Amino acid sequence: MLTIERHEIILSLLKERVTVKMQELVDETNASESTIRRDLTDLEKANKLKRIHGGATLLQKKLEEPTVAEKTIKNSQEKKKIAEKAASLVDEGDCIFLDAGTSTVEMIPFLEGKEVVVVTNGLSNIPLLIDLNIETHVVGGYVKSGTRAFIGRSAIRTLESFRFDKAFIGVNGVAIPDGYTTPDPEEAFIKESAIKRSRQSFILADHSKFGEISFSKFSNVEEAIVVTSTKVDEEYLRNLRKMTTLKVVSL
Amino acid sequence: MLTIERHEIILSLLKERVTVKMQELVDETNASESTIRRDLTDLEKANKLKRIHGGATLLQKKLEEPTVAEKTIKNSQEKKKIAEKAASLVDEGDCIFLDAGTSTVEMIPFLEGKEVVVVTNGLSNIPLLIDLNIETHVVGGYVKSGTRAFIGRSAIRTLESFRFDKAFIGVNGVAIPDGYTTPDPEEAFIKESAIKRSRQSFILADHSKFGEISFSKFSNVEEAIVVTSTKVDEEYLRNLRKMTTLKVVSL
DNA sequence: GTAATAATGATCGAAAGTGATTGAATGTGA
DNA sequence: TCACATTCAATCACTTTCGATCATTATTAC
Repeated sequence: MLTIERHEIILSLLKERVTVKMQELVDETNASESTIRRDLTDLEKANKLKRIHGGATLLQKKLEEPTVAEKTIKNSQEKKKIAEKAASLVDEGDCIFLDAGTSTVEMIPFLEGKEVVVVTNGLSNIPLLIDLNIETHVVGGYVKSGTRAFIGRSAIRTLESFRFDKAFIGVNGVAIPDGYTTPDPEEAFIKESAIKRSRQSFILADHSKFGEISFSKFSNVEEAIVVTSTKVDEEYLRNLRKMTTLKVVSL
Repeated sequence: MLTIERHEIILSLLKERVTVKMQELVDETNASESTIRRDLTDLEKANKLKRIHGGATLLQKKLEEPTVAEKTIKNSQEKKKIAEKAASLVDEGDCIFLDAGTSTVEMIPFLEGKEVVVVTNGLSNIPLLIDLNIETHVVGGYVKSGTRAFIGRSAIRTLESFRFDKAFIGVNGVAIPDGYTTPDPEEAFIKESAIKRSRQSFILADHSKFGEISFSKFSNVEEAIVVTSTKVDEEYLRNLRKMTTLKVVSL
């Protein structure tokens, strides 16, 4: 394969997903890690992307938190474990809602081979789901450029025509008594709607989210089951347990 | 074989594929590697192409902004020209529908900088549009894995809430009197719906589509304007012109 | 036909690209 | 903090591609 061809593949994958991991690039190009590394070095020199530990990311025009991209790519073991646990809660034949976001996207690899139907509002989720041959439905709407989530009236409206067995939702803050919160009211609205339409709802939250309160509340604590890890303060977990069910993975 | 003939072959291959490998050129021309090497050196001196390790590439700025389209689609020059013409029909402030498919995706680079709102049912269109900072709305629905198009009831339903200034639609067959046709009935339904909701509709069709009849009809010939090229049989164009407006680009 | 000229194909050392390895650097979990 | 795992950059051996050269073949002029 020509060097330029690899470069194009790398850049187009980046445009699709915002961040790519080294291994994904190796798989996609059938080149060795060394070669991809050299490619990334070249492309960074040419100002086409930014290297980060474990892969690469688009150079953000706007000042998004630079750490966000890094957080995505470095799946802390914790996030991945939580995602795996969440995915294990999915049964054959389930129809599930998969929220946009970095926590939920990690669940997708663990859904491989399961006979499920997925509804999502996350643009980045879609290619991954299709690749696994999972039946995927998408909530339409306006595409928010930052998080690449579908939001807005028509997203809500589409959502209203679904009923889910389970909903898996990302979150920015989990607090008592403030409930589950996230920065963008539009996204909060989607989350709220998904939870309402689901028999069971699961909030994926790593330890950094506990005690945090973000701008938009989308649900009370007791309305969803929290999937998290033993890294969370034990007392916080005890208090939460009085109000709702927890699924806690040990690391 | 004449030197000039080889040069033509090389250049036309390049136009089709953007990059060519040395071995491909050797196979295609039945000349030795040495000869091809000399050809490439000459053509580079004449500023007709750029040599790269392992082959050659077009000498265009396009390489700086490699789009998914350029990689995944074997862009015929014709398709690109048609797309450019179609994009030129978009006015500032328009709200347009952009069909899923390889013809319409080519339009996107030409929309850069235009103040438009785009509604699309093509997954592959979305990252490209966002990248150009174009306000993008997505018809939800089931994701068809082959064409990566959104289809189904909720796609239709979302579509119903929009009204477009212009709709740009891909097609598989353009025939008289059979109208515009495409293989998948679901996709045909989307196209039909988009056309109904648009003040003006444009069908993007290269020469290979004329006289073809596919499975699902989605519109009569007279209900949309055809954007195509001079590569189409002149008589066919004359007949079509009796029924609808044509925009014909010369190659 | 023959000589002069141009184009071609083969060869080979040099240059560039690739993949594996390894110790260093960085990130993770306890 | 330390121990452990992952990722990185540097390096080496190997492969592919490149450019230069030269003998051979085709073309042209006389």
